[in-house]
Amino acid sequence: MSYNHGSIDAKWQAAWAKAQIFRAQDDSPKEKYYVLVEFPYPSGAGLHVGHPRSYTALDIVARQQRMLGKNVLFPMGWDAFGLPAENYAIKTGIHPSVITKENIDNFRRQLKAIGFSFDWSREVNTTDPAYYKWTQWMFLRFFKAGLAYKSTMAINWCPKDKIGLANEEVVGGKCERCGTAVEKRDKEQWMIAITKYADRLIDDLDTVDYLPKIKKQQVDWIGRSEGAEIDFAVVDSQEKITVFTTRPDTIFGVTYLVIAPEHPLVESLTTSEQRDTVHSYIASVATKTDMERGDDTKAKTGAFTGSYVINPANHERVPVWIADYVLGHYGTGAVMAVPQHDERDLAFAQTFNLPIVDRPLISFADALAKTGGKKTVQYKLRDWVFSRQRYWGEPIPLIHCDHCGWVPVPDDQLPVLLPDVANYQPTDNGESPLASIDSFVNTKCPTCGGDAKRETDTMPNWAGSSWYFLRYIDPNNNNEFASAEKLKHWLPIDLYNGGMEHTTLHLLYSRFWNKFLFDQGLVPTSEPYARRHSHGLIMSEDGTKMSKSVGNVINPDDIVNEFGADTLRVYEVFMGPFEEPVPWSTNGVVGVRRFLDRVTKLPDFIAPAESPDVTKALHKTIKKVSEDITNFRFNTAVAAMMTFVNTVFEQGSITKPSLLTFLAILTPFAPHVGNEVNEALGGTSLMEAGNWPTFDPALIVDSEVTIAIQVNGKLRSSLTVALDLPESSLVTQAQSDPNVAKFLISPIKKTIVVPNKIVNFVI
RNA sequence: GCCGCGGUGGCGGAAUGGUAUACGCGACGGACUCAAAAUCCGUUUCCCGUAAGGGAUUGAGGGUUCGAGUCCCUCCCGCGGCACCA
Repeated sequence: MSYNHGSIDAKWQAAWAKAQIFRAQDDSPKEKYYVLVEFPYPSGAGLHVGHPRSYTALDIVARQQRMLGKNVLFPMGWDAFGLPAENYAIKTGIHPSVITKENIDNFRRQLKAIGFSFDWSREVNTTDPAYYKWTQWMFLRFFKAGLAYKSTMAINWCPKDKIGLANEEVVGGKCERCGTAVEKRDKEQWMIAITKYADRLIDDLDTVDYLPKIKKQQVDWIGRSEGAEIDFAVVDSQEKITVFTTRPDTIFGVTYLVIAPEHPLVESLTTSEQRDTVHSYIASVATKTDMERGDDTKAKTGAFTGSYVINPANHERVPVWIADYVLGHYGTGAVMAVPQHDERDLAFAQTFNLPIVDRPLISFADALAKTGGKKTVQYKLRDWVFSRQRYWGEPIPLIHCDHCGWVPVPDDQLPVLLPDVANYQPTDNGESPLASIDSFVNTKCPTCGGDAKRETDTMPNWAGSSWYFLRYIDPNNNNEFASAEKLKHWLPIDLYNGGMEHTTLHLLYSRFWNKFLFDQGLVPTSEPYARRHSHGLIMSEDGTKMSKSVGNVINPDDIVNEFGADTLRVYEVFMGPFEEPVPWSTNGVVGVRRFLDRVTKLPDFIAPAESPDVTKALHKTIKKVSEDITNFRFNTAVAAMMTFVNTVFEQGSITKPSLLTFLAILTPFAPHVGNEVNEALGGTSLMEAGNWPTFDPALIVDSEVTIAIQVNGKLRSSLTVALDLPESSLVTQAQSDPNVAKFLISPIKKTIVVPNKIVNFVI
């Protein structure tokens, strides 16, 4: 048979849709298996070849699990709020929902063309009011639990465009659109207290199966460190400065104190002589990012406040400086400097000629006792800034009343719909475009009925993606975000895959969100994901990042049209180790297509009997592919299948049952080809209805093994001998091998034998 | 800069501390063909050698071990993240 992908792809995709075989059953007696991929942001550029890497891998898992008899939930949806659609609207005036719908339709078409076994009946869309109603409802649970609060935070502000900018829109400290230097501007923002969950977010990692590097990165991001807060009294003042230190044992080596330029006491500590110096220093820091401030390769900067404090341990008088290497949002925004024990303090002391003293350490407890300090725990993790001054996001469902304060919109009035606006440009004063719609803003207080105003900030797109996996479980429920019974049936997610780049934000936010819902009694498990894997990025052929602006983006449509969906699928997982970034190679695609062409020729080799080598190879391949799928080593699984096909070509024959067995393990990778070859062999049912094959351990045992013979660890010869040959006869044979004997020039001190592997003579 | 991950043939990569370079690409040779493409068969880490064989080799340097791509230390380079891109 020949492989005409153009007709084959469409034919089997239609057959799957008709049979509805990928629908998850809520009431099946089969064991459940919930496999999840991160849902995409439907960008205008369409699907990128990076998307199908993860989708193919988990599609293989989902298809294998179905063949193993599981009731599989493998859903897909759209994380569709976000900046690009809004910026497009600002430019063109076209409503973001219009372009979003077009993009989603395009993404859906592209995904269907690759033959993924998603349950399309459960599609969710974060911008659908029936969906964001529940995002808003959940936000109100945070609010009512006291975890949502207002705080002043700095935003990026372009003074020319008069709008707030996302970090991504700030390039080298300048506004991406107009090039004007970006300023920091304080703004009242809604925050969510994720730090209250910091300990559990670390400790509960012990209960889940994540790749070790994912756990490590989350732990480091949360950055728990135990230390102490110690008060230093300010000389000639009622004020005191509280420092956080992980090294209270070094207290005798303190020669100065440093506070962050944002520290609330800066003004009161600055003496009149130092005022100009301090002010100009603070102005110079204002445009720097935390990254620039933390750069240890640059010279330290700072300014003396003119004030002194008393070291509570030895009552020495030490000066107070401000310096940007101390960050206002970490710890207490103040540190005690010990140049003797800290490299950054040392560098600062050397720069400003501050004393460096050599004093003995004392014990942690002893220090605390001497200073009246208290033990505390600090986290690098910061609370979640939940406000955006943007249009294309979920409205925050709160109302401000002068009498009652912030009042939640009653549940029965949700969702607070995004109103249409005439202009998507944020307002001059930094408010969201919603602030200019009087009919939206002006409302009545739900509590007292008086005049009140709606919150006009919207939520970050992390909101909708923090709980989408719950909605897939019961996507059309109008009364609850999902029924408790169904949640209990499907949770936790058995396997979740996404990009490494989502490890510290989305993955952490969604774990936190789920834990909160768990505490509220709304979901049955404290952790949403039982197992988490990550994939690496696909780079362009030259190893650089694919980007629309460079024009080196590969569109999966082109690969599907030219080589077929299965070629794309198999190449996506064959190209390299799943977790690592890999460059795209169109030559590599050709090789996969050749492999699939060879598969379609296998029926020509069908014979009543096959060589034992083919039988052995088949069982080894079943074992290898089964293990490799479990271990996310899809590249070597494909290599094993290639090796098997090569074996059949070499041996020239295969029985029909063996070929059908091979097709069963191939089908999750190449479902169109698997079904087509099966049909050519007279099969009348879908391959997806079959079972995952098992291997016979007796059939994969080799009767002979090749043993490496080494002298002093250097390979000198090799021997092919019977399996489990007794050590003594093996050593005798090895010693008499001429290529070995000539190197045994001095007496053998030691002989190391690794059974069925190696003999090493040490002389 | 800080945190995390990685570095193996001409290229993508494979390898429970035990024969480095599986599988694929490319290249070269052969078969088929009037010819080409496609396909099939073979060779292919590098150096010396007709061969047998020998030597070198997993970013650089050092260490542990009978034995190191794999473990440890120092350094170099690349990738991801750094909280308002998703």
